[in-house]
Amino acid sequence: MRKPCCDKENINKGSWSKQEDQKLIDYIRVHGEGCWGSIPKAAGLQRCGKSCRLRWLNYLRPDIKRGIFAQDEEDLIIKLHALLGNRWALIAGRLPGRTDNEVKNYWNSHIRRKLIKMGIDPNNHKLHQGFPRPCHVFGAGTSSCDESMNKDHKLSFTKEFEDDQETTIIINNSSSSLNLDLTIALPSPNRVVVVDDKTIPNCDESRTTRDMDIDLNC
DNA sequence: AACGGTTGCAACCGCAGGTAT
DNA sequence: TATACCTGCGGTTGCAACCGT
Repeated sequence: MRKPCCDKENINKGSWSKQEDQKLIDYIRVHGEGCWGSIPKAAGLQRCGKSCRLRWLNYLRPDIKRGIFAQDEEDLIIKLHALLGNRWALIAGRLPGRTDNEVKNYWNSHIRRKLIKMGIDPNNHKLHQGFPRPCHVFGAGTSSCDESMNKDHKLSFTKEFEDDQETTIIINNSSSSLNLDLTIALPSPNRVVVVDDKTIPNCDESRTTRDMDIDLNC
């Protein structure tokens, strides 16, 4: 049988020191990523492999884009969250240089609050009863659009049904270099959506062709 | 200046699916 | 085939910095 990934009695926890960071960077620079279980020992770190992986992926990786989120990144997170739910890794995969942890934190600390303030339930992206209609990810927003929204930003979906299980949604965004190719699996086989007056099976019935046009030009 | 509440972010925890033994 | 480990993911926590009183 295999050995445990790390000796839990001799591992450090909590914040990483600069020396630890440097050791991890130096090691990965020479040997590359992977084999996280053996990295701590090989790199001379008293850390769990899991901790090393997390530190590298979320903080030390050279291609990480740090700093505030751009408006189009924020808009895209909202749209993808509406489609995918709390699939942070998938969402982060559409945002070059952003990590799932970063996206998740940003959602919980900024976007979630913002949507609630606008009267939108962040869990299902639907408008709460009694609120004026806001500029909404899936709505043709009208009256109470958030002033911080980028008014020139416009996205649209093309929906292609490949088989009963999977749907490819291509998000077209002419103003951004973000990687927006997206494939998602639909959870329920019994859902229906109306597109251009045609009924399509296996889709969320609450969304229509109009819904698929993401238009923030409000 | 001191204090308590809030916010933002890094890191940990536990679980699930895949893989090696 | 069963078991243990590895990896990745999402939820949660801990803590420092910030803010208002």
